[in-house]
Amino acid sequence: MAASVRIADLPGRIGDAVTVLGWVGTTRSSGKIGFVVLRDGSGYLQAVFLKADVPPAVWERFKALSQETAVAVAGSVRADPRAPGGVELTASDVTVLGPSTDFPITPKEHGTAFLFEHRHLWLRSRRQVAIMRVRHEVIQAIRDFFHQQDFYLVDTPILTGAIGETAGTLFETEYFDLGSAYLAQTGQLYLEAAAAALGRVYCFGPTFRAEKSKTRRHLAEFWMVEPEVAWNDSDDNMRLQEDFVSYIVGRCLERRRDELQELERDTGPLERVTPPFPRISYTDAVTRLQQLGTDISWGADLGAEAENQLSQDYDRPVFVYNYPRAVKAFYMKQNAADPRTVLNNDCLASEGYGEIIGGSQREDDHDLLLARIREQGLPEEAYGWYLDLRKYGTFVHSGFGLGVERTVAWICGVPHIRECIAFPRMMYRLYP
RNA sequence: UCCGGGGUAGCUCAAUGGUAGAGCAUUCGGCUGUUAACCGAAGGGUUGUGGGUUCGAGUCCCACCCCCGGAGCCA
Repeated sequence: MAASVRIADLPGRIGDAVTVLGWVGTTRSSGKIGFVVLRDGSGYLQAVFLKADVPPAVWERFKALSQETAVAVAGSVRADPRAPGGVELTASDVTVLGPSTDFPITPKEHGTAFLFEHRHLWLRSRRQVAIMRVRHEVIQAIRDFFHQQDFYLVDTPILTGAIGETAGTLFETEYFDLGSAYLAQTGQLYLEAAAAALGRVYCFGPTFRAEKSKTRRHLAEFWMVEPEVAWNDSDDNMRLQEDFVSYIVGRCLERRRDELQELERDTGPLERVTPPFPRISYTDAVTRLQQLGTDISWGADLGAEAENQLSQDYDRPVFVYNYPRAVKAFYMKQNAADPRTVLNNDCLASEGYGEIIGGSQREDDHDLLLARIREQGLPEEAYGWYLDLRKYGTFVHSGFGLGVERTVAWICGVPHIRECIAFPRMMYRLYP
C-alpha cells in the first residue's frame, strides 16, 4: 500500500510502473478493451485493460467491477491525449479491496430527497467533490487572510446562556444544575470582550439557529466567521469586508479553476470582485426600490426580493448601510447623524445570491446599550458581563459575520446552500 | 407557521375511471479507444397510509403522514 501513487502525482511519473488505490466510477467495455475511471480524492484517472495483454483472471476481475468498488490497479503511466486529464494507466492487474454491489446513486438523475438521504454516498460525486474542494479553499483563505493581517483567533463557546441576538430561535439543552443552555447563534459578544484584550480578533465555527426556515439560504447549523476590531468604525468595517471578500474570491479563482469549471461556473462575475464595492444607504435603497415599483416604505426591513432587485443595479457585491434602528439588533451603534438609524451594513453578493455578510459598529455607550436591552425585553441579568465592557474602558469597535455556506454557494454558482456543507442540518433532516 | 406542487419498479418519470409501462440501475449475451459508451435479452410492483364513491380507482372524494419549491427570519 505504501508504494501506491496518488492520481494527482501521475503526470510526473510517465513511463513508470505504479499502483493506484481508489474507487471505481464508471466502467466501459468493448469486448477486447475495457476502461475504468478511478477516483482517489486527488483526481480522476482512466485505466485501460487490454484483454490480449492481461492474464484471463485479470480480465475477469475487470469485467466484474461495479460502481464504487475499492480497488488497487497496477499498470504503467502513459500520456494520452484521448484520456481526460491527458494521463492514462495501461493496467496490468486489478485487485478488489472492497466490493460494492448495487450502489444506490446511479449515473442518471435523482431527486433531492433521495440524494440527501444518501448524502454520505452522494459526497463521492464529481460535483460534490468540487464543491467541497472550493469550500476548503474558502476556509483556508479566511484563515490566511486574518493571519496575514495580524488577527488572533479566539474560540468562542458553543454552549451559552441566554445570550445572542434574539430569543426564541435558540436550540435549548439541559445543562447540569444550571437549567438550560443554548447553542451559540453568534460568537460576537464574547469576541467584543476579546477585542479589548487582543485588538484584532476573529472566531470561526459552527453556529445554530432554531428558525423554522425552509429556503435555499438557510440552515439550522452553519459556519460563520466573525472578526471584531478595536478602534474600527463602520467605514473601516466595510473596507475590511471588501478586502476580505475580494481575497477569498481571488484565492478560489487562483487555485480552484478546475473545480469551478467542473461546476460550470461562469467566472466573469467573480473576476469583477475587487475593492471598492459600491455602497448605498438604506434610505437611498428604499428610494431606489420605490422607483423600481416596490411598495416598500421607510422603516421596513429589506426582504430577499428587495435585496435581489437592488443588487441587480451593480456588477459586483454591494453594501447597504445604516438600517432603521427598530429592525436591527440591540448591540448596533446608534447613528448620531440620524438617530433613527444604526451604523451597520449588509453585504449583498452579486447575481442574486443575497446577503453574505451582516456587520456593524457596536454600541459603546453603556446607558444607550442598557436602554436597548430593556426595550427589546432581553434578560438583563444575562448581559451583565457584556455591559461591563462599556464600564471599563469602552472603545469604538466594529465587526461582522460572514456565512461560509452562502459564500461557497455564490462562488460555486450552486442554487442551494445545503450542497455547500458535507452534512447539512435542516428543519426536516437530521440524518445522515 | 403560511402559500403552491408532489408521493407509481432500486432511481427518474409515463399511464381518458377499464390488462400498471419506459429509460437508467441489476443479471446474461455481443462488440478493440470508450467518455453518463452502444446493441440484444431477462428479472423486478401491496401505485405513501387509512377510509369512502363506483360494476370497476394509480386516476374521483375525505383525513393523516412524508417530500419538494417559495415566503418570513437571518449568515
